[in-house]
Order: sequence, then C-alpha cells, then structure tokens
Amino acid sequence: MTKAAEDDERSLATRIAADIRGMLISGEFAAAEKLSEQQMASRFGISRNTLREVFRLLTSQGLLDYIPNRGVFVAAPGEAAVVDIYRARRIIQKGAVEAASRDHPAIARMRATVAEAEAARAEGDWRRVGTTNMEFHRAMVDLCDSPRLAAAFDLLLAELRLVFGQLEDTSQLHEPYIALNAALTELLERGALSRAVSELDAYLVKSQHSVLAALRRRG
Amino acid sequence: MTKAAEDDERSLATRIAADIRGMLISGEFAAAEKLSEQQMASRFGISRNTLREVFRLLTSQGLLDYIPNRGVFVAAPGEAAVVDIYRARRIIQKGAVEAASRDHPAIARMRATVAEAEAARAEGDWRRVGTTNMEFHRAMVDLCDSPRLAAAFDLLLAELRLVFGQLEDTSQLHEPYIALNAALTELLERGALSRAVSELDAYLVKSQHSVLAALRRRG
DNA sequence: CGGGTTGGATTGTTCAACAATCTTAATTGT
DNA sequence: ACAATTAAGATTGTTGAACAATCCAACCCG
Repeated sequence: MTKAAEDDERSLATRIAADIRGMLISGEFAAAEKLSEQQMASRFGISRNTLREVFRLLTSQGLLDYIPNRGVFVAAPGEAAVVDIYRARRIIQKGAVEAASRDHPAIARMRATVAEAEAARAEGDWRRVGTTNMEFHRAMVDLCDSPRLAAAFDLLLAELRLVFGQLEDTSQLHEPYIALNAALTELLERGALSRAVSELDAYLVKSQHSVLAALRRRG
Repeated sequence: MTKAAEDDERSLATRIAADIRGMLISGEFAAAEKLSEQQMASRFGISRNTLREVFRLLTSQGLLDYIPNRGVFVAAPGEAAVVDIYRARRIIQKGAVEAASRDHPAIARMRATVAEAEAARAEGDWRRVGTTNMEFHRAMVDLCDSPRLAAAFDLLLAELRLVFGQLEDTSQLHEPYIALNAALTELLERGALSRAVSELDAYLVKSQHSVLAALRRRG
C-alpha cells in the first residue's frame, strides 16, 4: 500500500464533503436532485448531524442549494448562472493577468498544465484534459498573488465543473483550448500583457458560447 | 410592540450567525480570541450542535478561523490580509466600473448612500458613516450585474469591517471618502468611465494606506 | 371538482453520551 | 534545578435518539 490513503488529518465531515464534492463534479447526481438527510447519512455511514455539517460546507461553496424546511438539492446552474460565472471570470482573470510580472512562478505552472493537457489528449483522457484546463486558469489567477481572489475564483470553477458534470460529452468543450492556453502562456512569458489580456477576453467569450451551446443542446 | 422582531423566517442558526456577525463587526470580541463551544452555546441559549453550524457559517465567511481539534477563533486580519483585501478590491471594483452603463440603477443607489453619509456625518454618527460607505462600494460592484462577484465582494467587505472593529476611532478612516464618493458618482453619472476607473484606483490606494496606518498605530 | 383536513414524512433543534485530541500540570530522571 | 514524560482534565468530534416545527400528499366533504 502506498503512502496514499493515510491517516487523513481532516475531520470526518470535511472528508465526506470532499467525496460528495467529487461526485457532484463527476455528475453522479442529477441536477436539482433532492438529497435526503436520512438517505445520505446512511449511505455514507455518518450521523445526520455530521451530514448537515457537510451540507452547510457544500452549500457555502455553491454546489448545493439549501431551502429552509425543504432540504438540500443539487445546484442546477442554468444559462443565467453560466453567463454570470463568465462575467465574473472575465473581470477576475483579466485583472489577474494585468498584475502579472514576466517571471511570475505561476507562469511556469501554466506551462506545465498545458503540457499535461496535451499528454492527456494524446491518451484520449478527456476528463483529465478538463481538470488540467481548470488548473491552467487557476494558475492564471495566482498571477495576482491574492489568496482571497483565488478562493473566490475556486468557487466559480467548482460551479462550472458542476455544469460540465451535467453534460454528456465534454471533449469538444476542452480540446480547442489547449492550443489557446499554450498561446496565452507564451504571451505571458514574453511579457506581452495587454496582448494577453485581449486574447484572454476573446478566449472567455468563445468558451462561454460553447458552454452555453452545449447546455442548450442538452435541453 | 412594533412589527420588528417578527416571526423571523430564518432558522435559529442563521439568526444567531447574523447576531454574532454583528458583534464581530462591532468589535465586541477581541482579535484572535478563542470562542469556546460550551460557553458560546449557553451564552446564546442554543445547543452545541446548532452553534457548530453557526461557526461553520461564519468560518466560510472568513470571520472566524477554525483549527481542527483546537476550536474556533475570531479572525485577526493583519497587514497582509489588508493588503490582499485591497488587491482583490482593486481588481473587482475596477472591473465592475468598466462594465457600467451611464444609466445603471446602481448609480442612483451610490448617489443615495453619499447623501446618507453626509447626513450621518452632520450628526456625528461615524458608525453610520462607515456603514453607508460600505454600501456605497457594494452598490458600485452591482454595476457589473454579477451576483457571484458581488457575493465575493461581500466577503471582502465583511472582513474589512472586522478590521475596523478592532480599531478604536474610525472616524478619520471614513470622513475623507465622503467627498471622493460624491466625485466618483458624478463621473459615473456623466459616463466618464476611464476617468472613474483611474480615480477609483487612486482612491483605493489611499484608503489602503490609511487603514494600514491605523492598524500599525494600534500595534 | 375545489378547498380544507388530517396523517405521515422530513427537516430543525436539543440532549446526553462517548471517543479522539489537545492542554496543563504533576512526575520522573538526570 | 531543568528537560522530558506521563497522567489527568478539559475541549472538540461524532453519534443516536428524541421531540417540535414544517412540509407534503392523500383524503374527505360540500
């Protein structure tokens, strides 16, 4: 047995929250599905009290909807949510890039995720392509060295991944962006900030459109 | 008895969370003070389980620090936190202003908060000056019509108010900005976006410096 | 067929208990 | 005396059961 699956310092609630979070992002729950406290508690082998803590956690992350006296439901981000997420993304990511210095360590991480995405594409592992794409943008936000802004961005990405989880085939949603990620990274490495910002803006507009189109296709 | 203190739809946990939140912002707890579960539960007349839900709520809002197996502590934002908060503010607020249209309804709300701040200053009610100042910036972020960005910004403001709560005299921290708020509003009403953006940037830099100075003065 | 009623199910909250972990103070060895 | 160790006490982590409050759906009655 490897070093993985160790003691796991985190509390039970935190651990289960991470599990459910992963399931949500993988689309293992239907959108807007109700999550009963009793069912979920017994399914994960924890008490109802602990499960409620888990629900509060995930609700504050925007992955669950909580309606008083009615229960907890899987968040079902629709077109309006996608538009809003991209609106916020444009502001945050452009602001982060504008603050970037040419030798910021996050640029190297961006470069690394591009390489990994290319490797994943070669293997046809589209799930990993999507994950590394998220990491690419996450690294981009780190350019501005603001943990709080990065945390806010994490929430946006998590919600976006929830949208992806509801779609059947996400391969077309990520493939075109591998090359664009590479181009963006190069601009940053050359210190061409304003050029990078305008490219990023076009990038996000295009990405938003393809996500919206996929969402409509699904109905 | 007035209509106030009604049924209060919200759950007990939510209500107590709002109470404690208000206390935190008013500086009724010392920075980094430990909040014992038993003490707080009996103090507010709720069970320990419910209190833990409250703590999770406030922790996710950045007002409390949670250390596993150690307990919950009042967040103590230092200089690094202030710098980070303003870094994020600059990006979010500038992005919001850039997206503003001349007739956006939020501009009227900004104008209204300026008037209220002037009234509060006339009465020497510095607490209300601070609150309306927060509302001013909150309205500014609404210019970009993104609930998610606004939610992220709310977290930043809440944490900043926590900083203010730790200071003794905040009157000097808000007074100079009433006039600046008025000037900014006018620029937006005239549709002078780029001018407004650069003014805002200088505004935030200045504000950050005065907050940092006050923080150092307190030691 | 529509509107109120009732019963059952689910959530909201509390309590008491025990396990796991941290803190503090006493204890021990040098 | 001093450092490390151990033991005791307090606090957090988690559970199970219980009951109140609320919601939901089937039922009854006009």
